[in-house]
Amino acid sequence: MPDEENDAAAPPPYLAAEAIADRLRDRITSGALAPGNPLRDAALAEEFGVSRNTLREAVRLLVHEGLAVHQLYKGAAVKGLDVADVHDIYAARRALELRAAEQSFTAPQQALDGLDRYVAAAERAAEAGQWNEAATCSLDFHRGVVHLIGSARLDRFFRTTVAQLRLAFSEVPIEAEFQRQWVPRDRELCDLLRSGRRAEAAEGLARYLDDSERQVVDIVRAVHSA
Amino acid sequence: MPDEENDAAAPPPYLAAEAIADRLRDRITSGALAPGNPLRDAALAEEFGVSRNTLREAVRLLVHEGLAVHQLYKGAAVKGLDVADVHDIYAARRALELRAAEQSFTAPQQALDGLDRYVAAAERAAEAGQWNEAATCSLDFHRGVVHLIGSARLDRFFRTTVAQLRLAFSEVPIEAEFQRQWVPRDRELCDLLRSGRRAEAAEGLARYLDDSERQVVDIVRAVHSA
DNA sequence: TCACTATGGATTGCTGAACAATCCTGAGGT
DNA sequence: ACCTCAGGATTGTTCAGCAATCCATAGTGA
Repeated sequence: MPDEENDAAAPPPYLAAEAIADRLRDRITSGALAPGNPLRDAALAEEFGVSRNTLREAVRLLVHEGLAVHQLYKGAAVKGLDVADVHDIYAARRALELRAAEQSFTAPQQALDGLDRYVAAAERAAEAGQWNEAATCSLDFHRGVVHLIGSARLDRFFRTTVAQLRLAFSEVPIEAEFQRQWVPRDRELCDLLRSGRRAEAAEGLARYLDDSERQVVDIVRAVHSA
Repeated sequence: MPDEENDAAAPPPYLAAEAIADRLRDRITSGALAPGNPLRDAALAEEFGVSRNTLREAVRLLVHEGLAVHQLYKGAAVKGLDVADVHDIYAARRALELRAAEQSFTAPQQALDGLDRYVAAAERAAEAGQWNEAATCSLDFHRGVVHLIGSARLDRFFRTTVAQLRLAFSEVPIEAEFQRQWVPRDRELCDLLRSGRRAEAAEGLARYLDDSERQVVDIVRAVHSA
């Protein structure tokens, strides 16, 4: 039984600050720490049972990932997206995902078929009514699309970027009808990519991103005016 | 005289760790700290006159930027590029720069004309024989191309990525003839973009990146076998 | 009542020393 | 030549503390 995985009390397979950052990231993406919520190091350090210094390093990691913002002498707080952020993120998504779709003919068929697994998982989660899980799988599918480009650096960038995008949803309850529409569109895009109709796939993806951006902008506006 | 700018002894306009990270980054990109060089915190902390803890935060920033690598209980060292890294970086460059060229028709003419300033600076530096400066201006031009996409997040990503690319050059002396060829090609690409011939620009850019990648791979192979 | 000040506490940024865990080197033994 | 195993060096982390800055609240003056 090599490489056990008791994530809780295991001695450090990696730095303590990264472990704390993981736990904080979970709290943020799950909505337990809402945008705007300050991250006070003394309190959090005691709560996690680490030194204030280690916790500060963890927070700095989250700032670097764009999940928190930092102000000198005012500390860090969970990042709240504004409309400009959403446009910025979708400009990046369009660049990467459309590029990936357009150059998808260079990817091996095996890689394209691998995308199906994410969409299938999203479909299963949607049928079971687990909308949060469905959203996760949907984003995994889009990560898979970007992965076709073949750059681990871009993969990491995209992962942190969509993590930021989820900040917009962490303050509003997930409405089933709000999420339901996306899974069949993912299915359609996936099938178009697998069958090599990349022009249609790119076009569908462009519409998908336009619609998605509109929805997120609406959410951010609603939160902002609340 | 508000807001004096004695960069040396000025009280922190921003975090001390970031200031130290800047100075370390300069040393790395200038080649004073060669790839593989370990970053021992005790020594560097004393040299920069900061505490070991602050220096560790600075090093962590560089690790996050990809300019250094970290191993548990073995500390950090300046990152050395291997061939896989170069392929990874150029996959990202192709995705972003080609995408930017293809969608350049959505950019205002003013933004396209702004690119000229970087190429002009590169030409001046090349004529003066300042090849390092010319390389910097050339990369500024390519950053400007990516900027057309309109995502600050992608801009930051691209900036750190090309900074990593410079690691490949920090171990070899810059040969004039090696660098001379790129400036006229930048000029050609810039003019194609400004005149709206984006298909030709994209094609030329693709060839440019292919040639550039080959050159960097050769350099990395030479360093690796040395 | 409405500004404006100031004062004390809370929080942050950073330091220096300490300690355990791990790595590395080299001497010694077989 | 190979193994072992001390000893030092380096790293990861903690703790206590201090200066700088923010924030809220109270007081002051008009």
